[in-house]
Amino acid sequence: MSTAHDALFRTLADPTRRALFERLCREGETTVGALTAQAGVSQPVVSKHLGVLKQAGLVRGRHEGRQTHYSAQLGALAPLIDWTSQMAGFWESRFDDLEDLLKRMGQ
Amino acid sequence: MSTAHDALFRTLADPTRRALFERLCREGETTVGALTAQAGVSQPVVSKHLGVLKQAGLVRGRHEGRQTHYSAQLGALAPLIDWTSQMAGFWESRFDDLEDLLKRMGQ
DNA sequence: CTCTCATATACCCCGCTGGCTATATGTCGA
DNA sequence: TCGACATATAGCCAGCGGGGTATATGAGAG
Repeated sequence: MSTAHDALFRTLADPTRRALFERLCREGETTVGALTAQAGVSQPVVSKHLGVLKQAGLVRGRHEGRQTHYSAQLGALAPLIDWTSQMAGFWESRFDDLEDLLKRMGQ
Repeated sequence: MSTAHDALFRTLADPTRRALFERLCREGETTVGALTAQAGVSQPVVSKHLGVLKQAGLVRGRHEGRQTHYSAQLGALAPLIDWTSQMAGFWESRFDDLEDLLKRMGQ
């Protein structure tokens, strides 16, 4: 059911991982080494996080020689946007119901 | 400082908790008992999750007699929306940079 | 005042996951 | 072919957090 949302939220819940994704959004394609340099955690940890981001579809890896360039896949955020606007939608419709109710009460 | 985003993502990362929030968005004010009935977990667990949601500002509790009515606070999703559009914005601007580059190369 | 019901809190358990180090894999330069 | 470098994988450990049960708190009913 909420599998897609689940993966997204769970993946983005970790600060380190989200920071990596943010950097990739801001700076575009970046190597693991460059990411590691400012991540505040060890290189293997960065690789692991990138793996998780990749599995969630949030990130894409391109091999070039002995280094890997990662880039953000913004489209993967779509389910998150959908979910948010869906929640807002429920809210709105309930508000409309309330308006209807008040209207009917007032007449 | 992604503190606000952090709390939101972390809070919404758990499926059970997110389901509770979704129900509150769909159905409006609901009692703990009603929520527990369909949550698939015990009442204390529901209370705990509601506590977390409350701390994140996603939910509000209103005492009425011996029961508590919870309702979603949709405004709390704002940072999430901001974050998402910010990421999209970075993406866009990088795309613009690329366009600029291509333009300069082409002239 | 007491009993019951609705919710919250306390406490424990256990699995998941993020961090680490060590090492494997793979690529470039000499 | 060999060594250095870039990244990935393996294996381990500790802490966090979600689940449970037991119980406290508090409000209505009788």
